[in-house]
Amino acid sequence: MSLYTISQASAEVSLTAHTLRYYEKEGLLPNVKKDAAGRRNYHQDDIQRIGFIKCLKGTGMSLKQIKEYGVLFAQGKKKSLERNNMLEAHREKILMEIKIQKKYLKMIEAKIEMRS
Amino acid sequence: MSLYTISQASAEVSLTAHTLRYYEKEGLLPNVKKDAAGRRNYHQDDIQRIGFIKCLKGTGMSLKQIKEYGVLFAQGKKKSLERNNMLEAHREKILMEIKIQKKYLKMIEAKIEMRS
DNA sequence: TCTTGACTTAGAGTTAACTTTAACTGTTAG
DNA sequence: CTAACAGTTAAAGTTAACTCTAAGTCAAGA
Repeated sequence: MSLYTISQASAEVSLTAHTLRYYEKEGLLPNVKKDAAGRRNYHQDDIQRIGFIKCLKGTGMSLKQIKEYGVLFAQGKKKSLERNNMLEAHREKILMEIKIQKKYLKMIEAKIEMRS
Repeated sequence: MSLYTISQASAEVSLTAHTLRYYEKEGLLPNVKKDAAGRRNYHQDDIQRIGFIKCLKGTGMSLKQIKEYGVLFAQGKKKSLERNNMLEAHREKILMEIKIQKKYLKMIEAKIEMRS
């Protein structure tokens, strides 16, 4: 049923095993299943969740906020509005940031053209 | 001749006076002129330089690298090639980053659409 | 004169997100 | 059996870029 050991998951998502345990400890990855010997078995949905965490993190969301999002997620349908609001606010932030990056890019390109 | 006190410069570039002194101490802003009483007088070109520092920093360049760029800048024409190479490498980095941000944006928009 | 704004050095504190270390123990594949 | 991989707690260390504190001095304007 497509299970990953911590090192397989680590390779899959490009995070160290250490960081995966750290995320779990910080509450970003609840419900990671363990086998009889206490070893983590990451499921497909854990991998996907980590992928989305990386997406949020990569767009500047703090682990703290990502965790809050996760809490809303765990509360299911009744919190779907809050969750969507959060994502939409974040979407605006990213759009703004891309705009700024493009402006900066132009400034840098202007400097390059100057050859001064 | 358009001079700024530290607090005027601070307001102009949206950095605290503290940070301006810190940048100077770290070698990012050499040659800031001082009056007879030892007070900083920021000139137009200082302001512009700070603007460019903010641009580089805002696009993820470390202060250390920004300082290196400044050193190349101070060495004038003979280092213009290195300087341009540095800016072009940085340009590539920004382009890549914008691409990634757009990809992440799509992932987030997909989640929003899901309303799950 | 007094307040405001500026200056100095030197070092301590902050924050986020790891990252490492210590000091172990337990399990599984070859 | 042993090497490789996994686990634990608890705490210390790292990095960047500030940010603040102490403990003063100095100068100009109302």
